[in-house]
Formats: sequence, structure tokens, C-alpha cells
Amino acid sequence: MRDLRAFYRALLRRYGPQKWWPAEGPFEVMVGAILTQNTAWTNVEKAIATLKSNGLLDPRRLDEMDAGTLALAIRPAGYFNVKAMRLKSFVRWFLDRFAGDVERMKRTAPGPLREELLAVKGVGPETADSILLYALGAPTFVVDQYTYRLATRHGLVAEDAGYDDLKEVFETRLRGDARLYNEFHALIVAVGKECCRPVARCESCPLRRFLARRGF
DNA sequence: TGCCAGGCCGGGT
DNA sequence: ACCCGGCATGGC
Repeated sequence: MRDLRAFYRALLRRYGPQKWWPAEGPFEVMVGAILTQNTAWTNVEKAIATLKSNGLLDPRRLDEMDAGTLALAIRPAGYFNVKAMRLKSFVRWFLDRFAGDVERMKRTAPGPLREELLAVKGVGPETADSILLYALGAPTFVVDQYTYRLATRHGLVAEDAGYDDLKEVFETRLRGDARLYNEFHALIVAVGKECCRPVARCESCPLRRFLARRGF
């Protein structure tokens, strides 16, 4: 793939603006980022709806409640015991560090903030980058399984590329802003829903044909 | 009916 | 520095 920006424009024409992240506010994005770990978004929606209808979509409420009760509330999101603990460790850090204030969080430089996020139990690279990009608007490219499969099967990176390798490839080749990274990642997920499945031959997949038609 | 979904952690090599 | 098992629900 020679021109990533052209690829992006092609995807945008094909799929249209994705309007990510599907949430009402920054804190909802952060909660969703943890809940959607290895989980279909439709399941996360159910969990978020329950939290919302019970007034629990609030850092202080989550911090106060016990993990078992929280686990029951987020049950449809899967791994509910694990994720209850992850939500609690995250909000504890969020309250300690920024008093639960997103604006205060935004004033911290993205680089150091990413390291701090990674130190929170239950927050790995994708969750950290999702929070930085989609909750705070920081120019950080989010890598996920779809990104990995698309990039390896369409000649962007080697099979053994790791998270940071992929992130670097996209950021250096795009040299874009938060707006571009936001839309591009969302488009990659849209592609992933019809192409580049875990077990699939990409030689004749719709994306390959689409790319060939456009000269990639 | 399995396979899959917008990962991450902890323990073992 | 990898590699692997565990974690769990819901949709197709």
C-alpha cells in the first residue's frame, strides 16, 4: 500500500463518516473503552444503558459501589468480574489524579498521560489510546485486531509486528491530526466487519477487490 | 452450533 | 522478550 491517505479517502467515500466514539461524553467513552475489551459493542451498549439508567455513569458512584454489584450491572459486557475491577481501578486513579475532572486530565501532555494510563491495572495500549483519542481528542492512533489484520494482510507491516510498530507506521505515514486518526480507526473497524476476519483468505475478499479497483 | 467480538493480566519459559 | 490460559456474554 503506497499512499495511506489515499486509502483513507477511499474508505471514507465507501463507508462514510463513522461519527465515533458512540457515547454522550468523555467519561462514557472511558468506561466504554474498558467494557469493549475483546467484546462486541452491542453487548457493551446494554451494560452502559444499565449504568446510565441507574445513575452509575459517574466516577464517584463507581468508586463507592462494591465490585460485586458493579459486576452484576455490567454483566452483558462479558468478563464482568474482571471488568468491574478494571473500572474501579480506573476511576480510583481518575479521582486521585484529576479529581474526576476531564478538563484537568486534558491539561496533561498526552505522552506522559499515556504512560500513566498504562500503569492503571486493566488499561493496556488500545484502551489508553482510545481514551486519549476519543475522550480527550489527543492525536494518537488506535490499533486493534482489525488494524493488525488489515495491515498484515495488505502489506503494511510484517506478521510479527507489535502494537507499537503498527501505531508508529500509521502515525509516521499519516502525520495527521486527531480528527484524521479518529475517523481512520473507525473506518478500519467498519472494514473489519466485512473483511479481514480471523480466518479468512484476503486474496479475494471485498476489500482486496475494492483496493485493486482503485489502483492500490 | 461453534465462532467471534473495538484486550489485558499474570505466570511460565 | 514472548507465549499462553483465563476471563464470559450475546449474536449470527
